[in-house]
Amino acid sequence: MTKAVNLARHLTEQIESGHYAVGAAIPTEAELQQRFDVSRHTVREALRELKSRGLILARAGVGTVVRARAPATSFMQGMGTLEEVIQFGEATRMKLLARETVVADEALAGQVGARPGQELLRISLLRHRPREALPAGWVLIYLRPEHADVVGLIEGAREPVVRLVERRHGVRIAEVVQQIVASSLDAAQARVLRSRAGKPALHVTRRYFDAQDRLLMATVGLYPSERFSHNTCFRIQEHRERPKGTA
Amino acid sequence: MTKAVNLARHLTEQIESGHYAVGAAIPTEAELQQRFDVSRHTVREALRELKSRGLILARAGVGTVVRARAPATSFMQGMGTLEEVIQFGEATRMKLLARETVVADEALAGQVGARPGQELLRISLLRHRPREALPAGWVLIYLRPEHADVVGLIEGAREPVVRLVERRHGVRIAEVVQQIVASSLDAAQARVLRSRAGKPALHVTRRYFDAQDRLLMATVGLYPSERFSHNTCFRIQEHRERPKGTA
DNA sequence: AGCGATTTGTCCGTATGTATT
DNA sequence: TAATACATACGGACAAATCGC
Repeated sequence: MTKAVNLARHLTEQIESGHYAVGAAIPTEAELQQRFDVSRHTVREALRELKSRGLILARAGVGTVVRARAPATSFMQGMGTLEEVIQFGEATRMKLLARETVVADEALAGQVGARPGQELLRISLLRHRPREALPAGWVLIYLRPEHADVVGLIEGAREPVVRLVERRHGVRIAEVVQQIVASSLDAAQARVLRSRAGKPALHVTRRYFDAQDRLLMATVGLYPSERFSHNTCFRIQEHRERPKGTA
Repeated sequence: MTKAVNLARHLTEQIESGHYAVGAAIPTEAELQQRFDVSRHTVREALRELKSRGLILARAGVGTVVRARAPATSFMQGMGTLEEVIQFGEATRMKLLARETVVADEALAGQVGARPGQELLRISLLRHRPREALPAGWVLIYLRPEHADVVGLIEGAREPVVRLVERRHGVRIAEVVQQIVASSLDAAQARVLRSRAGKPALHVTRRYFDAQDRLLMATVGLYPSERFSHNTCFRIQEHRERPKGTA
């Protein structure tokens, strides 16, 4: 058992037992270093493990807080890759309608999880399925300005925009939060989608975060009812026993 | 862009492009260190990223070989237990409207995944949130006749119906397939839900299967738009190395 | 079997940058 | 501005695993 693994296990137990409550701060790196008599490198190695499991959230200048108690029982697992579950079929062509820089006001910030005043690049595009005349949906994508260069890749791409951002900028999505509500198309939306005002539609909002819980991207999609259904398959994960520890 | 991220991206591209073939070795840490003029720490940081994606496999004394060219099938993991993700909110009261035995015709069989001619028990109920007058949604539940005795437990229960079936009959759900479409309420539905015809609503169909892929239960829910939103949180699972095999 | 060379794994110390208060 | 705390990066040292002689 390495020191880092040992420390990670210890902290995990403390979090699971509630000794460090959700929302509370855990000791600073310097303090853990002293308390367990290890190097800072080892502390960070342990914390990295907890971050990757989503148990803690570290912020420079603030500290490290507990984000979730370890899920104890049964997990669900999406059955496929991120694409399969989240996208509707891979083969949809993208048609770029507009791109513009926007500054998030209160409403937008709340909707996509940004800070008010944050500058974002908004891309408006239509999704088309092969051999279908009408667009399957209309999507607004909000990107960070430093990721603006993926826009040129979108129309020819055969993969989701989020993958383009990941690959091109070396970031990695750790978490996706999704909200689906029913709405009906207003006149402007119906015109873009070549549908009729009042038609029911799925309103899908997704926010993509990295391991440090920073917002990397957000999408707002509008899908008229007859052209789209949102399918998910969950599979209960077998509870897997960890090998007995050598205390 | 950090040096480690940069190096990781470079190596990823080389692997994806086939410059380093699957099974072939990539340069040693010492060589990468020299070639990119970075510290070994940085090299290992980059390699760790590739390991966590399952792209490479490092072994002491041997070297590091490419394991997969593909973007490792990143799985998603629901963040909570089955209840937390699938249910909306915690405490919703159930109010039983009707129960009847139906024989699945073609349409129903297709919708809920049963065989045509199969006999099913249909329960109709309204979901109410505490301290709200209007029902949050209307749900039809299709049960196998041999599970009929859970009906009496529903109204007082503090857990989902699927859990009641599991506990009372010793079965276990292994898979849930869910479909969400947007629709608008017709007159009859609006009357039941005390809403107005034409209002948009989420139409949620779920089918529950056991490990042998047998249909255990199906639900069809109708949720008026302002009363319900469907929220999901996915977390990407890190690639985890299996312990050395017991060949 | 033994030994040394190679390569990754673990661990330590230190310095500097960046975000937040 | 100053202090705090995490992020990134550099360096060195030794251990453990593997391979070839």
